[in-house]
Amino acid sequence: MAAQGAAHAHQTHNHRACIEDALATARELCAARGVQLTPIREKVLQIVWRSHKPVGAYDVLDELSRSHKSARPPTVYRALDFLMGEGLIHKIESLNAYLGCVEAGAPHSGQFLICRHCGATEEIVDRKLETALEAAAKRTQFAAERKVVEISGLCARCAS
Amino acid sequence: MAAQGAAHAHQTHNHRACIEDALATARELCAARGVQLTPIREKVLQIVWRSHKPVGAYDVLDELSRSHKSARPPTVYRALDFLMGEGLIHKIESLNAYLGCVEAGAPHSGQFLICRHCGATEEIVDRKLETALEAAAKRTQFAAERKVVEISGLCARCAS
DNA sequence: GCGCCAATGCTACACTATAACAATCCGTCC
DNA sequence: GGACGGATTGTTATAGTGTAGCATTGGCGC
Repeated sequence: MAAQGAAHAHQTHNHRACIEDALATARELCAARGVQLTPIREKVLQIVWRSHKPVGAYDVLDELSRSHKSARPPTVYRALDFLMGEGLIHKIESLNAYLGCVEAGAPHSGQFLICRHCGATEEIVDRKLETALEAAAKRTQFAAERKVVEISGLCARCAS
Repeated sequence: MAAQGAAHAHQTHNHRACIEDALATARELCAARGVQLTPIREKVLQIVWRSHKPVGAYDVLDELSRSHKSARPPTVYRALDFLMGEGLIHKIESLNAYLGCVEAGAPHSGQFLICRHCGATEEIVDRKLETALEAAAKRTQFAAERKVVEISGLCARCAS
């Protein structure tokens, strides 16, 4: 796995298994929902999962082109849109890039810690933060639908 | 003010005065800091403040072109970069658009409530939310630098 | 076979942002 | 006054991100 990219913060892991877990979960979810995880969609999901760094749509396209010569921008964006719709990936707005979702299945807006040095991005699920977001919106009678939380900085590894 | 755009959530206000306040504050801040709020920069700031909706860089360019025929994309992006650097405007990442900062002077990452219906975007300053963000980052020894919080949904006015 | 629908192919284009270098302006120092 | 230097703006070109719109394919039910 030469192109593996950064591991979860603070630990290395078997990234091949990590990808396989994500793909297996995706297959199950799509089957259960009666939606099609087509070869293109699965390949795109796999590419996004190649690392724990957000990956740009055109990087996905470059990689996808190797196996699907006819791939074009719409090919990729359709697949990304599908995967986002199914909650299998997230878009990192501040980077215009995409990241595999670690909580696939439970629709949610992610919260992310983005290291500006190594690029590794960790999705966190922080209940208190979620509560604070809801409370902040409620304070002005705002009906929250999507919550973008992206914290940039230095991960523990890169800070040292 | 035909092009005023949405007011602060839940209330109308004298938007002309609103703009003037922002410009006056900007002039004071820049003078105090010894940086130049040039005519172009001031005009761009004024354009961003024309409404309480985030405005795209090319919309700024269209408007700026009326008074500065030589304006080009770099003209606008330089001004926007300057204004962001001085904490006078924010970029709304999920919209690729820019919004006047209501807390100019105190450098901070903003927190925003973005109405998907009317576009009005309110900057909120929620201490508890700020605390929750810090705590979430700290939990994984992440050194937070920039925090993007953008909540999309329906404002109170549009929900009814 | 035929109609239908989802997915993909394909061309073109719109929108967002930056690189790179030239020209200008203004203040300072000699 | 003139040379230098830094900040700002002018200018052209291009990189990067995302979508519109319509054609084609392939499976499935009838």
